[in-house]
Amino acid sequence: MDEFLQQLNESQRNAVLYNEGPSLVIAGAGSGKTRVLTYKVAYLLANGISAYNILALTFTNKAAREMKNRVAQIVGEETAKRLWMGTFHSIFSRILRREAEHIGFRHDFTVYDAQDSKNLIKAIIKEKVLDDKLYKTSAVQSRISMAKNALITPAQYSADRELIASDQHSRRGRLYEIYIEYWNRCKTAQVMDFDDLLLYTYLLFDKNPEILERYRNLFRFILVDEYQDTNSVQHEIIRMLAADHHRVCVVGDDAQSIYSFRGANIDNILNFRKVYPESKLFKLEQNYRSTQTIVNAANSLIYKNKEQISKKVFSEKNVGDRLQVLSSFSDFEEGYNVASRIAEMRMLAQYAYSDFAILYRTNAQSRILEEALRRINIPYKIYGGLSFYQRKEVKDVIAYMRLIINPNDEEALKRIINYPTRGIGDTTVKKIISASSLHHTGLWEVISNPLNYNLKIQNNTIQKIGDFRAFIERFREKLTTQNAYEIGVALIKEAGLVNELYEDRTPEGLSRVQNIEELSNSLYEFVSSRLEEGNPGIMIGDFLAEIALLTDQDIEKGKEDTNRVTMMTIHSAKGLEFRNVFVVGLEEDLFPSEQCKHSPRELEEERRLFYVAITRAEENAILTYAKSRFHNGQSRICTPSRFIRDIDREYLKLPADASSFVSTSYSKPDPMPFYTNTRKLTLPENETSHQQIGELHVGDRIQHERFGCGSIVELLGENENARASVEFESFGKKQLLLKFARFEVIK
DNA sequence: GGCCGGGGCATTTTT
DNA sequence: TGCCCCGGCC
Repeated sequence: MDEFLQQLNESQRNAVLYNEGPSLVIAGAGSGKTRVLTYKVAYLLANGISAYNILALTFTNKAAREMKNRVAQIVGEETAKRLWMGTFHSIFSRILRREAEHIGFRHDFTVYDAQDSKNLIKAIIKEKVLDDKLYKTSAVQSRISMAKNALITPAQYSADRELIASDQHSRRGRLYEIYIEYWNRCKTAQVMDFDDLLLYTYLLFDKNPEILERYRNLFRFILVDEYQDTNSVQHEIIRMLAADHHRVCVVGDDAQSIYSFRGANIDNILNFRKVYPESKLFKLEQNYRSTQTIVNAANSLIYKNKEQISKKVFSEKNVGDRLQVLSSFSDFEEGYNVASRIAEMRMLAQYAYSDFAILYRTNAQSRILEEALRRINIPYKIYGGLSFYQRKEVKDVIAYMRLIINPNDEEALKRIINYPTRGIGDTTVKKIISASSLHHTGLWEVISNPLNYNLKIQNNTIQKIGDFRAFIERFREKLTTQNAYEIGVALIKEAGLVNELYEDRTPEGLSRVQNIEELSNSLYEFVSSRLEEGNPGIMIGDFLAEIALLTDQDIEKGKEDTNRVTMMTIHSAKGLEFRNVFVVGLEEDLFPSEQCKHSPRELEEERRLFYVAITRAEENAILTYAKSRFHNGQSRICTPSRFIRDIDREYLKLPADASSFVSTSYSKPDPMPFYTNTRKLTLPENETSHQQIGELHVGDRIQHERFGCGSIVELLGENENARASVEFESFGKKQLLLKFARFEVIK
């Protein structure tokens, strides 16, 4: 153990060694936070605390996985496996499934993703015949989510005069009714949304002191990563669990709090020492990632914020170059400038494409950059967009699985009761749902005994409902005898989910079939890897419980996808690092965005977002802005962002025409002929065939996990859709989505 | 039940 | 400007 402690700097070591009471570790960007967390867990284990007495919470599966792997390297896999280490949502859902009966749920409840809950809210607004111009689904959804994150149940919401008054003010006075109905419908359907996984955990502990007591005794040490991103529910649950022993260590960086729009409350970290007056504060201030200039520039920026915990982040790496500021006439030219700068830097300094990232404020900015990169053949990958599990065809299969596990799952039922078509139309479904809601009984009960509910449905429709019910029941009978893979494969086949798609010969249709094939691969993978580990959780319910909480970032990207420029929003870049980072679109009303410039608090959050962007860079940060940009269908004149001016001049390399943004007024608006002339030249997005994608070449021999040996006959498509057409020795020709396909190249 | 066209709209999104 | 959703039509 001593040997490990030697690898830490003094403040890291102090943070690891102090475990007698609460501690707050302020970890500046790139300061070795994960290292502290992992060593701390290892240290606790070495000092006699059992793995199952340690609770370690993160926000992402990725962070949890990384930490687990690193701990396993030190203390061994067997021990690491016993840690309560995972995301808030996954750990809490484990607890909720165990204790479900205490909160009126079954242990096999299913989980609504954001889209499911949106659909349900939309349906409720319609049922209540509310004006959907006023009651916009997304606004209602976020209001409900905020309430849940602030520990406000529907009953409390309805009784809260302030909330009601503010709803009335925005002419949504009946919002509380939607919340009540949504809550009840979820309960009848035996489903929880993401917020419920947190809120019900809180309610479970709050209403059942003896259960809380049990978990207090179980979790003898609590660690929380990214504490600046916790919301009130998370904060309260931690507080409850740590109330006796106070052995809680939270790690985070208030300067990187960028998720308040999702309910994250920066006060949780700012006020930690008020909750635990005896807590110790540790500051990790040495940045091991970036040059001194980048660190200093970032410091000078964040110093403009009022609310923060004081710290002096420093770097002992090279001084490095100043942050270059690039100005462009238009958003179009900005793309061109970024692309050519990447080409230039690669020539000068032997960088790989993967050494570059382009970060932007909004996803809408990506397209024009994408076109510029494509024009000069720079390979790139874009993060964001639909994840695998959100694809329609994949969600359809999963909806069947959900219904088999939980036949009361309303959204799953609506999705597939008539897909593939079985003659059970919308009207019938509406009748079933309103009967269930009227009699406060589950959907499955209504479907099983339609005659008891006076549905006014034709006899042949009743017959069809009966057939559907029998179909689902047939699978339910196999639940305890067949594993996830067996049920999944049978389901895909017998429900006729691929037959329909096979007829579709378009590339999209093909990719749908492949996605379903990859889903069955992942079922196989799930079952076989768990069997290998000796984990008995190989049933369909176990699979669903796991994937409900996965995101796209958790799915392993193919190895061949590596040498590419990364493009993503700044939000999704948090926690990552790149040798060179372009932060684009630094203009007023884009970054900072126009909706937040009236609120100082939100403006500070935008500044933190810019701080996050700059501190992703190891060697160079390049800041760009355009003087005009297409926005909502029209071009408009832009002023350079105030954030550029927030960085001390001594760390910047300003463009020749810098005077134009140092003064706030604009003398000469650019007429932008450049933009309008060149804009039409965009390349058509045809399916191109490649000789090579990443490390893969046409002609390579591969060994696929399921299909065995084969050789690559064609490489197609870009990025997410990159595919290899492979001639397998025993399976014939197959197309594989490189993103998911599991194979190795044989030398 | 699926396709087409008009209208409304347009941050960020760890689970 | 482009996308998504809804409603109307076949």
